[in-house]
Amino acid sequence: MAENLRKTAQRDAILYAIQHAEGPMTVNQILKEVQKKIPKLGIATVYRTIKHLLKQKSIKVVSLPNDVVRYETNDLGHHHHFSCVKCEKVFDMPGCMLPKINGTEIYNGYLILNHEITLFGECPSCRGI
Amino acid sequence: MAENLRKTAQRDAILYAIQHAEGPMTVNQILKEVQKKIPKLGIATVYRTIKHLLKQKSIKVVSLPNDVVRYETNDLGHHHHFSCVKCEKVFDMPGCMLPKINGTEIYNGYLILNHEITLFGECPSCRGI
DNA sequence: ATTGATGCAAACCTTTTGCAACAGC
DNA sequence: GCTGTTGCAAAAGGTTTGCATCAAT
Repeated sequence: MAENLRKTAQRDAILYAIQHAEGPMTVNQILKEVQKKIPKLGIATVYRTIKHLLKQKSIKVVSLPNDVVRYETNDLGHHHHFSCVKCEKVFDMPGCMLPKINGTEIYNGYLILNHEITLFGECPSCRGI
Repeated sequence: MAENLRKTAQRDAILYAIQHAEGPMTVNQILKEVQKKIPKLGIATVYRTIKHLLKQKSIKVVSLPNDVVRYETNDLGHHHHFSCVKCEKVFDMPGCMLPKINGTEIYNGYLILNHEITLFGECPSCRGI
């Protein structure tokens, strides 16, 4: 019994919110944002929709140190994140400072398949730029 | 009223467990390990002790993507972590692939103060080595 | 009409807190 | 003896689940 997913206003709005956000969003940010359009949206629907979107790989988990879990679209390509220690916002950082990983990298006996980098510091607006 | 911390068997055992672990430990791993010595140890004591150890900077948070929060001693120097996608263990990876950060790095307007790298892949024992 | 999706509330699980008993100093 | 600490249980937070109703197909 393969699941037969239906198109609903809630799912459309949730995915739209994630796609059009400045950076990775928390569950509560998603809830508040979508409730502007659909006030009766319940938190359970957000969680369930996130699960579906994750399963179909439309979005991915962004789990940064010392932060709640966030979600972003999966079409951004390889990039990393910057976490501002002042305003606590999270920004996407295009590009990568590490050499490309092709799935055969061995380091001290460890096979490296992937990596995540989180930068911490002060964002431009918190620096007054 | 500066807090006057006392030395107790529980705190000693909890710190000992973290210091002598293979890698960063979860709250439950700490609880189970210390309960071998102090069976009546409560989970609340583990959480409270972790808070104290964090405040006095004896330990630090290790919060990796797609994993529960872990803790490790704070005397390991700059290093990163390897998360095995097969056995799900976390290992310390000495050394760093990124240039040294001295607190004045500017990147696209962002002031970089610190960074964390998590590598994902297969550990030596899961690779059959 | 069928069956997946939603909203609500209850259930769950992890973390925190209140409190009386305990124990370091 | 004073006061910080512990274990227990209750509370608080965040996430999941059950279920009757709603709605996409």
